[in-house]
Amino acid sequence: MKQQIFSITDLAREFDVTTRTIRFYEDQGLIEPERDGQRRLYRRRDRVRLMLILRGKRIGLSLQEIRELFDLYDAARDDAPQLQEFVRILARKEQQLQEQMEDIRVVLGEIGQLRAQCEKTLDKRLPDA
Amino acid sequence: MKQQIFSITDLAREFDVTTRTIRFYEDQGLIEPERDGQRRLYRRRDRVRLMLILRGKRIGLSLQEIRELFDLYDAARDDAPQLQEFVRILARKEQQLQEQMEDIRVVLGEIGQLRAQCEKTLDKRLPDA
DNA sequence: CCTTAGCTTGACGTTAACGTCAACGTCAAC
DNA sequence: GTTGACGTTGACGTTAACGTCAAGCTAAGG
Repeated sequence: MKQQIFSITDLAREFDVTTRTIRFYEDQGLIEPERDGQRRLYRRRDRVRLMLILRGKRIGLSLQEIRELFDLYDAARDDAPQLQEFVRILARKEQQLQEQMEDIRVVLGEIGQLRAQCEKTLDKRLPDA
Repeated sequence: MKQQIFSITDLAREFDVTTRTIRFYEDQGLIEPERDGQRRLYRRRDRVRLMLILRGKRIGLSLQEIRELFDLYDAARDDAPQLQEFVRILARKEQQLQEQMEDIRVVLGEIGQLRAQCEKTLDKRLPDA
């Protein structure tokens, strides 16, 4: 078994965020670590949550959107209407992400062209290379 | 030939942003429309710029990053060192975008799984559907 | 002439996502 | 006992990207 309990600085170091950030996520209701007195204790579940938060941010979700997804995912376990709502939200987000990927694909294409152009220009100017 | 000149509200409507937003981009040095007296006149070139800005935003660039790219692209025309810097920046951005696409791919996979799971649950509960 | 539509500048407000700082608790080591 | 590492809670500051007035210009229509 891997390590089960982490301190706040453990997680901060591992994911390269500040402790302030992690506490802020807690204020926003995104993580709820246990306590030993005052001190926060993070388990694997909390660590996974943090990973999900950070990945969510990387794909352009706001903290509020991330929390809504967490909430829905929790609530959806035993409530059919909630489940259907969840599915709808997922479909919408999937659509957005597809569009986002298309944008990225386009930009990558342009970057490729620009690079080729740049390198051609550089070759002309430095024919000795 | 298509229309050559646009008012600020033309562009605002077409791209679904406010005029305030467009003026803000001008303050930030991202667009420089001509003037007829006070009034701003936008040409096709400005329209393209606005498109690029909005697409940049969609892939997660800040306005500052977008301006840097514009500036570099302009400056790179006749300065070899600038060109090389430009190529480096493009390479870095390309790397980031690849990672971002990978994140999105992962999330899309998870969304698919969640949906399947949700629908399975719904089927069990509503076997008449 | 007056109004209305559309545009202008400027100033201040707002939200998200933290950073920064102060003041304090706590536990092991010296 | 005090020092230092680590942690805590507030409270206030900051940046980006606009929103929201306020106050005024200007050309066209009635």
